[in-house]
Amino acid sequence: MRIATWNVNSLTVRLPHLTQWLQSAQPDLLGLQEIKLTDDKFPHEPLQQLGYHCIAHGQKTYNGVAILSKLAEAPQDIQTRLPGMAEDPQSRLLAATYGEVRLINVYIPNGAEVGSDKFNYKLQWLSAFTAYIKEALRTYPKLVVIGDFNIAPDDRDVHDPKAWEGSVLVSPQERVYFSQLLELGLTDSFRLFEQPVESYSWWDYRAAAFVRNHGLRIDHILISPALTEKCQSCTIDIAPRKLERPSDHTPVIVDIHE
DNA sequence: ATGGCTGCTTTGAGCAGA
Repeated sequence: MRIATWNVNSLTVRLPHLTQWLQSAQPDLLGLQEIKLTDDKFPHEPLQQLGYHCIAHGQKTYNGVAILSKLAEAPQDIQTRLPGMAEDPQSRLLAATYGEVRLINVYIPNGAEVGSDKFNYKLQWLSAFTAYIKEALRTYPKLVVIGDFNIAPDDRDVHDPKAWEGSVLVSPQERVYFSQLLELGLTDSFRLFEQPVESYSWWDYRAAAFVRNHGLRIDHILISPALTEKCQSCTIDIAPRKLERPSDHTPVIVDIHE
């Protein structure tokens, strides 16, 4: 089974890239973030034509998440609300069960700047999310947590750790939450395998960041113990970032032996 | 270097992203 995550930064703009990528990568499950459209505008038809059944939790202008599936099993126990953040108007979570696999797709807040209101919202969100994942690990042996975490877990995941030190996406306050997810039993599937140095999943649109490989690894696929032993590979596909008018993020993919 | 791009918005300057 192939599972992937991709922050598309507007599904409307990126639909041609998405359909092209689906045909080449052929994921069974794909979590999208920042679709930036409401559910009534979701492009079900072109994705259905490629064999994908989609569920979405959208929002106008900002945020929005979706899951695409070409598995036989219909999604069960669909969840869009993060317990503890029930009043949150921002669409950042979509979870569903496909057969034995529980998939949680997230767009974790950016945080703007350490110490800002948005940063505090991010920490509050991460706190509620950690409790939610703890419970999910108890409930679902085969758990996959994917998405744009907006956290670079380690200095290896940062092109210039000195320049980024202490700033949003790499601050200790944020990284401790990522560590907690690992302490709960999840594994960062990317680090199960030997990887090229300077592997990133996001590059700023500005200052030719991509061609200079000035990036961060902030998109992740975390898996529960029952899946760790079955995980065969985890890769970042930078090909879509090279296209005309790309998303600033690129897909991350895992292959899990059935 | 606090900009630098890009996407969105009752369309045009300002917000948000990371």
